[in-house]
Amino acid sequence: MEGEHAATRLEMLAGSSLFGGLDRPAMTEILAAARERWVAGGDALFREGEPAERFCVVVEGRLKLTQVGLDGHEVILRFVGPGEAAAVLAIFEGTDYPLTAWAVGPASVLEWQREALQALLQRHPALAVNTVRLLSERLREVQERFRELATERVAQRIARALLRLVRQAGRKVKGGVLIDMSLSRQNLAELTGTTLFTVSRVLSEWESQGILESARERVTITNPHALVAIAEDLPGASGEEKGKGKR
Amino acid sequence: MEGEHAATRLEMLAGSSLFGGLDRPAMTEILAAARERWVAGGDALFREGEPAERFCVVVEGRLKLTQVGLDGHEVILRFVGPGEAAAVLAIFEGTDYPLTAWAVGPASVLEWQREALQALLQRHPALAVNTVRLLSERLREVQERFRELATERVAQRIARALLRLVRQAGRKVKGGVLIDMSLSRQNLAELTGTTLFTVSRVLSEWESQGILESARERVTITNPHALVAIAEDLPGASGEEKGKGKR
DNA sequence: CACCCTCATTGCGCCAGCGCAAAGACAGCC
DNA sequence: GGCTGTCTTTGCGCTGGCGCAATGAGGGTG
Repeated sequence: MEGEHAATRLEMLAGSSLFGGLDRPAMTEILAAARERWVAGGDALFREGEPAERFCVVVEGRLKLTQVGLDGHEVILRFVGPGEAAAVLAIFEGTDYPLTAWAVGPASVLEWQREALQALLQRHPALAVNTVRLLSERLREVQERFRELATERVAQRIARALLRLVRQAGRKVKGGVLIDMSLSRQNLAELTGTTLFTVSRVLSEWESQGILESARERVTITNPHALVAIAEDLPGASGEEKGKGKR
Repeated sequence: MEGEHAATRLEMLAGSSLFGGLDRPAMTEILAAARERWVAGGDALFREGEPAERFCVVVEGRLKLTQVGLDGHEVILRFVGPGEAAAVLAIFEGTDYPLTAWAVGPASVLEWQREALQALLQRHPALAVNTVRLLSERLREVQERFRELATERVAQRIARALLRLVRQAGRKVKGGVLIDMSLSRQNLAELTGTTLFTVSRVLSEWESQGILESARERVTITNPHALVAIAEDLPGASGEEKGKGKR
């Protein structure tokens, strides 16, 4: 990792919220402690239950963070894109990864060993503060999703999930916004705590209402406004919900 | 806040995971920046949506952290007891509290203003690292509960909630472990994403099986082992579940 | 081009758990 | 002690969405 590559990596890190506000020398030092690693699509970077030894930041590609219950049912906690971090808790000794990180496609990540990261955190308070910020945001998001799962009905949750994905991986195309990643019905189900059947039914319905277009592992939102209306439970949606609140 | 009181507070803070590993002078400095505040039971320390300006640690009593959906349905994210922190994200400017903190009974908390806390974090890297640890643990727990909510059925979730509460507020009494706090069916429902009716039915069932004893806002576990069996979906539970997995 | 494999759709039946209502049980208070 | 308000229990009916099975639709590969 040197020359142009290193420069590119620096750019990337500088842009990520985790390293924002750090000066050049600090960044160079931090970067020097990292190791770059490629993973093939479908491979796991690390698995739930393994001792957590490495912390990582995505350079290219996308990770899928999942947890699986004892009955084998999987849940997607989050997708992680370039510049974002995973496995922050690898900083601490004696912990296991609480989730599995899959490479969705071929992906490249920067990895830090626990000890190195601990040292960096002590030496660069700004890095520590950024880490706290990152975790706060993650926490906020999961709590939010927890509330949704507990209080909202399926369609609403799917709408929200789609809107989040648009924010994370939306790409303007003619006729709407494409969620630019491989996204199966099963994935959406695991994100929203439902089944692929239900997701399929809901998407079909929305497609017939012109809210989105879906193909194999691909979703394009053509009417984001309607989707927001569903997510927020406003009376705007065309396929009007009559039975209002749940519970 | 001085004299014996201050000494007591120091003890308390020293014991809390957030301030562990800090030396005496640092602790004194940190403590000096705090302000103690009493809240009456049922009052809110801060509310969801307000600008987050203060960070706090519970000294006495217990807080209930809740979120409410647009339809008014409340969810309990967590109970916070002595030595534990709430509203870590108050460290950052421009954020709002993502949840409301209610005092369950009369409670006393130490509060830090944002600026003071930021300065402390910069000056005491160990404090920053502790904060990261705290957040990591919280994140892990919420993610875990998210998975439960998405994949497990009600009885299982209630069992887990009770076991967690035992860990947080369990007190050995003759005949079992009492969850030493005011805990209504409604509370349990809001913790597990169900309704008070369903909770009531489940508890009644368990009571008839001798797994626990329940009174008004009070639960005593008499057979923790059976509860664990239910939580882990082992075949041990007396009131055997026949329809196994969900989904 | 034909085959295969994975993903998606749709109909149908069913049940866990919600929602409401009505009644009962405590605890606190005057 | 009687009253009131909150918390709890339980019956009953209903339905959202699960679960399965069968079929269809692409995309990739040799």
